[in-house]
Amino acid sequence: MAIHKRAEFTDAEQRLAAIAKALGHPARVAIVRLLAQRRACVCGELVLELPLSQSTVSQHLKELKAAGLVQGEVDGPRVCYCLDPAGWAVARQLLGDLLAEVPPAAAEAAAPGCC
Amino acid sequence: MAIHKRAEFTDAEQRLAAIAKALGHPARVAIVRLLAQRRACVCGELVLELPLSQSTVSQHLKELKAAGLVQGEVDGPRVCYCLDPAGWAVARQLLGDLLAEVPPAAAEAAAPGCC
DNA sequence: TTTGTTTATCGTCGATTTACGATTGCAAAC
DNA sequence: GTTTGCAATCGTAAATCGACGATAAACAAA
Repeated sequence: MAIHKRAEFTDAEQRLAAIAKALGHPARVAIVRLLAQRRACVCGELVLELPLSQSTVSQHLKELKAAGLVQGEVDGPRVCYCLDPAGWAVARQLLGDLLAEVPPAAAEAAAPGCC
Repeated sequence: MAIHKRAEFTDAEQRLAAIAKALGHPARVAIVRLLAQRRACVCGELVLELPLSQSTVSQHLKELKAAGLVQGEVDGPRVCYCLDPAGWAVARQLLGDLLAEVPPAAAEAAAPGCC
């Protein structure tokens, strides 16, 4: 034995990891919430709501955009950011799949673990 | 204006970010799935299932443990890892809260975005 | 055209992450 | 008491992240 299975990682695992990574920073979670509540939309507004500089907020937006969770439309001199429904549909799906695989606490109590 | 709102970040935002960060790597997603399916449990088994070295797997387990998603029981010379039901309950809750805040695609189509 | 406003990008810095081999630590078995 | 086997830790190197100020780019208005 000893040699690896070289299983690499599933496509779903990689995508889920990318989404999770995008949400893996409090500022980005906060941005998502602000956009979800429509309390802010334009980059400048987000900067006012967050304890971060403009360039830092812009970078976080870039990462959220790269993960497909956010999209930005140019609106004159400013940019309006919104959540990307398609990306969130994928996120919902993948997170749901994972949570479905993880046995809930009840099942865990019923069936004893392997140890 | 100009000065930040110093809103800092919610406790929930930080916890969610920590959980998301722990899931922000394909190997850790894979580990969680292996543990969930009970296809493996002991560290050595995980190493055989993953294209990573023993020390790397051990580090990933440490991070998952720090995030409260995994717990390890010493069982003689080996260690048996299981998902931590309490941690996953929190994860379920926080992820659910966030997804509840994000309007689903249908609502998005009905109510036009801010731009 | 020029000016002003808004956002993206560049360059930089320190901190963190990811990965590995090598070493150490521990518990059981001999 | 040794030896054996498994897991954690150490040390290290490369890469990435997170943050910022400064600068560039895009566009509207004057």
